[in-house]
Amino acid sequence: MKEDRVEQLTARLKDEGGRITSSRRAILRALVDSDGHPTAEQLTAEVKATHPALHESTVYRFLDELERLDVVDHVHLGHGPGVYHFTDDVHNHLVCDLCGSVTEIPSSVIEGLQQKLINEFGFEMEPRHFAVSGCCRDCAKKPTT
Amino acid sequence: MKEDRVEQLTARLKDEGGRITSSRRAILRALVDSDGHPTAEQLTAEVKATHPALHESTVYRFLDELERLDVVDHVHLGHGPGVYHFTDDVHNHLVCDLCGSVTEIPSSVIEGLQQKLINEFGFEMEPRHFAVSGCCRDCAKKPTT
DNA sequence: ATCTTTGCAAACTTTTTGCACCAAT
DNA sequence: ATTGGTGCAAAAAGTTTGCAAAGAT
Repeated sequence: MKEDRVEQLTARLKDEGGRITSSRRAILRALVDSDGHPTAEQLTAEVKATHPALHESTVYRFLDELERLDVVDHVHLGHGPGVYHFTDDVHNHLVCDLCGSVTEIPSSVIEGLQQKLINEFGFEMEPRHFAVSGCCRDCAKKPTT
Repeated sequence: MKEDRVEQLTARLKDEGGRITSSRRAILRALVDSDGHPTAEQLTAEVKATHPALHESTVYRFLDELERLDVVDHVHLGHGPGVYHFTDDVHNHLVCDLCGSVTEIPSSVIEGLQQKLINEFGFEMEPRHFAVSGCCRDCAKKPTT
C-alpha cells in the first residue's frame, strides 16, 4: 500500500531524528505516487497543488536528506535535470539520445559487466547511478532526420 | 605528430565550409595537446594564455561544431562540467563517486553488455557517451570516512 | 562583398546557500 | 524552549543566445 509506504518512511525519518512536517509528508506522497522518475521540479509542482507555499529549495533539501538516509537516489538520465527514485527500486536505464525515451532494464542485464569490472579493475560499479545512453529501437529504425 | 593532427583537422573544417581562425586553431591545439579529458573551461584557460581575448562561448560554439562533425564528443563523468575528447579515442570511463578519479577502460570490456542490449532491447548503446560510476579500488579499501 | 565567427553581456537551467522566521518535538 | 525545517531571495555553476563588430574567404 502506498499509504503504508509513506508512514513507514516518516517513521524512519523520525527515528533518525528528523521532524515530520506537512511539506515532507506531501513530498513523500508525491514521490510514492509518481511511478516514474520525477525531477525535483515535477515533485514541487505536484505538491504545490495542495501546498502552494512549497519552495523548490525545500524539495531539494529534503531529497538530499533522503539520499543521505539511502532512501532515494538520483540519476542523471541525460542533459536535463536529475531524476529521483527509491533505492529499493533497483533497475537500470537505457536513455535514447535522440528521442529521450527511457527504458528500464533489470539489473541482471548488467551483472556480467559488474563482475568483470570488479575482477579486472577492482571497481565496484554503482548500478543505480548509471544510465546507458544510446539509440533506442524505434529511433534506430528511422532514417536520420 | 600533434602538428599534423591540427592541420588535418583544419583541413577537414575547411572542407565542410568552416573558416579557420586563430582562435579555432588554438582551441584545436589545446585539445590535441591535452592528453586527458579537458572541460570547456580548461580549454579556455589554456588558450587564453596565448590568446587572451578568447571567450568561453567561443569554445563552446566551436566544440559544438566539432561534435556536429563527429570529431569530438563530450561525456559527463559526474556532477561537474562535461569533458571533451576526440571520437577516435574510443574508450570508456569508470568514475569514482567518492574520490572522483577517472579510470579509462578499453571498450572491449563493455562489448558483452553492448551485444546483450542489442539482442534483448534493440538498444544501440553509445559507448562514448557513457560513464560508469561507482567506487574505485582505492576508495573501496578505505573505511567510510 | 559576403557570410562566418567572435567577443561581449545577458539569459538560462539546475541546484545550492544564507538568513530570518516558523513549527515540531 | 530548543533545534531543525521552511520560505524567500540571491548566488552558484555550466551552458546558451542575441547582437553588433571583426575577420576569413
